[in-house]
Amino acid sequence: MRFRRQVKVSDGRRAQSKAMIARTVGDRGPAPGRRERNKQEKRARIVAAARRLFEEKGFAQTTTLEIAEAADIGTGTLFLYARSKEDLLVMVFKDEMLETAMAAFSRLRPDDPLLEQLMQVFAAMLSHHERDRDLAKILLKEIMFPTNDDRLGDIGELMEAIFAELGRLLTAAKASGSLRAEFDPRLVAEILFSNYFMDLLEWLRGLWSRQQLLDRLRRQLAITIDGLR
Amino acid sequence: MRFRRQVKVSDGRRAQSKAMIARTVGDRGPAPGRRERNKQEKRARIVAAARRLFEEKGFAQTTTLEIAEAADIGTGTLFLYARSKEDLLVMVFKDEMLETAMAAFSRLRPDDPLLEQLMQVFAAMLSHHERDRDLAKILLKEIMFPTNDDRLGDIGELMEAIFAELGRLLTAAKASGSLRAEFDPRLVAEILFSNYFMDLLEWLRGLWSRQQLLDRLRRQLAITIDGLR
DNA sequence: CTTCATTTATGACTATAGTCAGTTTATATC
DNA sequence: GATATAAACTGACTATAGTCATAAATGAAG
Repeated sequence: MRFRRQVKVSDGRRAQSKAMIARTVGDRGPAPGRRERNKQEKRARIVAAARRLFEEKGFAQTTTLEIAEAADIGTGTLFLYARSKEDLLVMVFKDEMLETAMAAFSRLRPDDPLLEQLMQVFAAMLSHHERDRDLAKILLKEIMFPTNDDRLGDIGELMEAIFAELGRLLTAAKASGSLRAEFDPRLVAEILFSNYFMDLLEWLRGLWSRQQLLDRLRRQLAITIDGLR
Repeated sequence: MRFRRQVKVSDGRRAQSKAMIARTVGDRGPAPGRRERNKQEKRARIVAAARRLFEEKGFAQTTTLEIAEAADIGTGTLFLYARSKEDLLVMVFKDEMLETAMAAFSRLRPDDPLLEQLMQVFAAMLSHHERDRDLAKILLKEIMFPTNDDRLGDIGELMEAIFAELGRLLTAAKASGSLRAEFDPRLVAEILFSNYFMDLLEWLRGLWSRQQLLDRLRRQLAITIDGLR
């Protein structure tokens, strides 16, 4: 990965082309213009091709050339949409990750004890990563250490959504009287999540089995929760 | 980084050569053998060369060929000592990292409040990484996601040392009566450290200034500590 | 319909991390 | 000190991620 002087194709939501600006500002005209449509189609083809190949052959075994061919674009074009092979992985899986997390939150039964609710959310996230540990490893690596600063927005969005939901759980617990009233739910959400995340990384490093991880995590979360009573 | 079928040169402490085994088992003979001496010298040259170049030119700007030349070895030889360029970085800086941490612990004044002691330790670690954020980023990335499983031992050792020291602080606080007596210091150490670590990563991603990071961290640690009173 | 400017696409190319078959060097054994 | 075995070393080589000069496509303006 070498230095890149300039980004040429802007990434979907952050696009600043005249067309995009016009559209954003209010004219809800019929078609978003052929240019934008082509770009989105191409982007979709790239993501689909990359997802298929990464899942079928694994990350390391898939070359960027293969992806470009499968998406029917030139080799150089690929790097207008993703800055690195790893960045491509984030492009492919970030939405799914957010959806998994949100789905887990929406499945919760509000009357369960807080600790159970937290465990269910984190266990769901864990199961998601468990489907393909190798991909998960590279994906999380890239999320924590992005090669593409344009992706910081996506990452922030993901974290923000999780913290907000966790904060909601905490506020609910506070309201129901099971927790003290003076703490900042956002900060506690961050504490709980860091805990999950570090455990997750250790699990990825192969230090523990799923069950060991969950046991540890439960005990850690319990300490934090108990402290707030 | 491709698949490696076999490790040929074993890494220092984990070496299994006859010489090493003999030496380990008890015969404290005079010289460790020319072979072993050569290996250690070479290893030292590699580490020294890598450190100098990484610090002078930066990680990305330094090629493995340059390092090999500076260490006066063949290009292939380098990869008998480190499995990847990133792994080399860990080889170079892991001891220093451990020393920084231990030095920070030893500088503590036992009568300071627990929170102050924790902040001093974490602030010292932060200052260490602050000297070269780019190197720190790649170093921590490699520590959390090692490309060389032989390095898991080193990483475990580092974490273990930190957790042990943190545990000691907690036990002391418990003994002095400022904390409840029933919690497991090890688990709490892990909670506190995860917290520091996630904040550190966010700082590396450029989300906050040093001061903002420290403020956040202090408030988070305070929540955990307060819960243990 | 013709410019003209801008965005997007392309693939031949480059740089370099990491490999491996063959060689050298050290040690053990007689 | 000759021979055999194993460990360590080597550099020419390969694979591939990422670049960049050039070309094509699009849309705006007249």
